[in-house]
This record gives sequence, structure tokens and C-alpha cells, in this order.
Amino acid sequence: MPLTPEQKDIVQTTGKPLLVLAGPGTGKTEVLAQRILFLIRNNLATKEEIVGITFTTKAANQMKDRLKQLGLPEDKHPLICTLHSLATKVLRENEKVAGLPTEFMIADSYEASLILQDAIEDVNPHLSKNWKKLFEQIFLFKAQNKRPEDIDDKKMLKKIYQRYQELLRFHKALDFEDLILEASALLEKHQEIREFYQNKCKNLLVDEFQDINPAEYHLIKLLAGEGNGLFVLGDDDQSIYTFRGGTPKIILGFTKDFKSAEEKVMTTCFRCPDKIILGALALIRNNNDRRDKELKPINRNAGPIKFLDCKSDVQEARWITEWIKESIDGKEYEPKDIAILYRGGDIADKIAEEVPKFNIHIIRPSPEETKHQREFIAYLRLVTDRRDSLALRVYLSSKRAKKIGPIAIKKLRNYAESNNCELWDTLIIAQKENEFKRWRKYLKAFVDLIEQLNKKLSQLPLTEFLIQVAKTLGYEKEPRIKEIIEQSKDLPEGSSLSAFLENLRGRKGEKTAERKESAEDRENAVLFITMHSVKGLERKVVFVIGMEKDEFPKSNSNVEEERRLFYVAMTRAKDKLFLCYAKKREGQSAQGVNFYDPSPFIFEIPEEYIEPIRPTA
DNA sequence: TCTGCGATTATTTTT
DNA sequence: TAATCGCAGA
Repeated sequence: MPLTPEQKDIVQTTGKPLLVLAGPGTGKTEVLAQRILFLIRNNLATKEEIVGITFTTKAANQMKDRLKQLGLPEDKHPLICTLHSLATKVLRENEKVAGLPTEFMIADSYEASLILQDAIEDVNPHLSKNWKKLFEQIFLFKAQNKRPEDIDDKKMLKKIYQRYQELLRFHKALDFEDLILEASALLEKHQEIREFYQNKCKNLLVDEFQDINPAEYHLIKLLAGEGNGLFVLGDDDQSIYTFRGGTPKIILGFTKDFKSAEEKVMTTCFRCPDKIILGALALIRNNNDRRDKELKPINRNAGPIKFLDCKSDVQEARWITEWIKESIDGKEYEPKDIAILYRGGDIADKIAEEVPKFNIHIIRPSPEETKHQREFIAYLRLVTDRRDSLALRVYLSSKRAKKIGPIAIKKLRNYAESNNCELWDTLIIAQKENEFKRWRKYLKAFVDLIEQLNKKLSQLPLTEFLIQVAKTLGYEKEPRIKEIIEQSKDLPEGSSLSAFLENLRGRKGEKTAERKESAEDRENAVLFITMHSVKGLERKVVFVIGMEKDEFPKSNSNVEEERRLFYVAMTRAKDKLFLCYAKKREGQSAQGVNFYDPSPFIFEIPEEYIEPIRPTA
């Protein structure tokens, strides 16, 4: 489809900071891709002078795909990645100057939480049961670009934060937020480095700008310099990440920060039928903290939004499954046209059980890594690299580390710090020290085991080796461990263990198909997804389930943000939108059975756009 | 440090 | 419901 005049103007306006406020379905992603193309094709910039920032890795890949479709071969692509990945790149290229450990590791949130617990242990063990709260607080400080020295010392928080940073460095690790903070610090301190990256970011295009947090914004400003090539794109009404420190205030204040900035809007919604857009607009206008924008649907005279009013989740699952089955049998829709959206938790389980019974494929997010999986992977990491202090730290907390508890861990850590050696070396040295007499036997056994596994590694094929390790740990019967071992079979024959681990890391959090079929079959599947991660996607048919009071909006949450989340969910639909409510829900997590009223959001949609369905069966 | 039992508590996500 | 957490006692 050719660009509208409105879009064309946005694509071609260059030479000053540009803010684009664009509602759902107005073609944000398209405009971003087209702008990159425009810059390159008109020689306004080389690919080395353009960087595109997306919110997720998946979105980055989609952007690259779009550029390919538009006829830009991959070798002509500029850098397109997440801000975290850009920050990582900047830091890796300047590890020494930035004062970071060479080949620093990135601690995932589990590893970071262990290190925080160590920090609390060192500063004030009494607080150790509150570690979750402290973790959250430190996270939010980092999201505000605040370092330990920037905070007032209340309740030991400053000391704990300080110690946490020390211990991260001791483990040669940065947490996710450090990536942003350290990159900012590096650019602030070193003019030449700053200029080098500012040159690379001469044209910096940022998608999903409404979800940026202050620390990220700070980094973006450093990279953008004067900002004449800064192009930011978003919709304050779709800001749904305040729990990560994101705030719509940043996008709304952009033109105050960049005085020469121009603001443009995109107002034609190509995605949603009239009644959905009008209903969604009526809803979102109940928010105060927003900028009102026009949003014109391309009128398709589609039917109204459907409000599915069920007696129970069982009835809901049956009705939805039946509807899906019939529409597929009747060739009206394919599985890939349909999405089931939910706020979170296991609310979609019942439907996810029903749908595959009719031989209809589904895609669901893969469940989180379990403790056992983490331990298993920690072993594998240690076998490939004994200096992986993070993996060693994970091991030390595991059940497998017999007789080793918080005291031993603390002693080992303190010993390593005061002798300036690696945690792994400490395990070996400690066997000779009297102080560690109590643990000598167990430490030696562990060191020997890792050495022994390391020898086995070279003798066995990868999958065999993994089975051996699982057996050694007593995990051979664990289904979730088997899953991991299965994945090793997807790799080309003769792949190394480190390649396998790399692959696992990359797959983490990736949405995977439940069943293994041909790739095509897998893709033609009903999508089960949270309202948060559906942002940026669209489907012909959308079911939003869990429309219950106190569940959505969730009690104790920010109602305006929940409303924005609902707005995002509603506006994913290209064709049909079902809002599903069940009076009785038997969530496994809902302490048995619970009775609900419908979500108040339902009543914010004017009656003329919505029509109830009451299943009888 | 370990074991076992009862209490607790379950969102949303970035490499 | 189920996994994890926290506490008490060995």
C-alpha cells in the first residue's frame, strides 16, 4: 500500500528532532522502515549513520524482515536492535575505558537476585527476607539513572545497593540496567567516544518511545547529541511498562526537551473496524494523563464488539473453542488469524487445553525456567568455563551443593575478595585452608566432578553427554530437563556444548510451538499471548479473556495504565473483537473457585458499539 | 546445614 | 494448584 500524504511527510521530514504520535494501526512500523529506506536511497545517510531502536529483539527482526521485503538487501541494512543490545555493543567495544571486566557477563534476573541476597547478607542479614522489595527498589533506582551515591541513605538501601554493585563486579557481571547506566556513564566521561557513537547515531530512530524509562532516555539523549537526526515514534495511550520505570511523561515532554523538535501525528487507523476504534477511543478518553488525538477508522461497517458473558471459565473455554473450530471448518478464518489475549497467569489454560483437541495448533509462551533447569545449565556452563562465577554462584545455592549453605558461600566470597582471586580458584585453595576444613570434602568432590565431566565432554556426543550430566544430578526423570536435552537434537551434528548453551540463551523467553510439526504448520496456529507482549501485533480475530473486576484492572494497580493495556488489547483486532467474562473462575492460582463481576472497563464502552452474547450450553 | 512442615503467593519484561 | 519461602528443631 502506498503511503498516505501524512505518512509521506513524516518519512521525508529530516534535519530536526521529530516526534511522531501515532495511534494503533496507523502504520508506525511501516513509516519507520520507509524512513530508513528514504535516508539510504536518497543518500541522506549511509547505513553506518543510521541506528534503529526497537523494544524487543523480535521487533528488531521484524523490522529487518520488512526492510528486506521493501527491497533492501541485508548487507545494506543499518544496525537495528534493542537499546540494551546497543548499549552492550558500546560497552564491549570499550571494556577497558569503561572500567569494566573484560568479557563481562550479563546477569539474568535470577543471578542478579542471588547477588543482591549476598549483598544483603553482607550489609544487614536481618533484611534478607525483604530481598524482593529491595530488589524492586534498586531496579527502580537504576531505571531513574540513579547510582548508589545519588540516593539518600534510608534503611540501608544505599549500602545494599553499593554492595550489590561491588558484588556484581566481583562476579564480572552487569545486570540489564547496568548496561544502560554504564553506557551512559562512558559516553558522558569520554568526549571522543561520545562523538564516535553520536556519529553512528546521526539518524537515531526509536520505536515504542512511550515505554522508555528515564535511564534509557538519558542514554538516547547522549547518543542523539543535538538531536537533529532523532526520530521517535510512539503513542502515549499505549504506555504499559511503568513497572519497569517507563512513563508516558517522557514522550509527552519530548518537544520541551528538544526545543527545535517538531511533532507530527498519524491519524488514520488502517487496522481496526469503526466500532472497535470508536469503542476503544471512548474508553481511553477516561484517562487524564494523556494527549487527545484524532483516530479515523477506515469504515468497514463491521459488526459490533462482542461481549461474551459466561457463567464459568469452562463455558467460556467451550464457547470460544467451538467458535474457533467452526470458523476454521467454514474456511472463514485460519488458526493464524486468531489470538487469545490475557492479562497474565494461567487464565488461558482451559482454552489452551481445549483447542488442540480439534487438531488446531496453538502457540504459547514457553514457561519460565525452573530451578532445576537453572542448576542443570549452571553445571554445563561450569564445565565449559570454570571462571563463570555467575554459574558457580548458581550452583552454590543449589540443592546439589550439599553441606554448602549461606555461611560457606559468604566465607568463599570474602576469601576470594580479600585474596583478589576468582571464586573457582577459591574452591581449590580453600581445600588447604583451615578455615574451610568443614567444607573441604564437599568442595573437593565438586571440583573433581566438574573436572570429570569436562573429560567426559570430549568423549561423548553432545546429547549423550547431557544425559550423563542429568543422571549425575539425579534429574534424568525431570520433564523440564528432558525438554532441554531434546533441544540439543535440533542443533547440527557435532555442535559444541558452548554453541548449545548459546542457543539456549538466545531461545530464553522465545515463544515456541507446543507441538513439533513442519514450520509451516507451526506458524499457522492460534496465538496465546499476554496483553503486554502482543503490543505491535495484529490479528483478524481477537479474544480478550479475563474481563473480570479486580482481575482486570487488577486491584491495587494503576487504573490508567490498566486502561491503556486494555486499549492496546482491543486495538489488535482487524476484524472481530470478543471481550470475554466468566462469572466463575476456577483458576489454579485463584485459591479454588472465585466469583466475579464484569470488569468496569466493559461499561466504559458505549452500548452502541458492543453487543452481548450469552451462551446457553 | 539439613529436613520437614506449614505459610505464602502467585502480573506485565528488557540481554 | 504448585512451587517456593520461612521457620523451628535436629
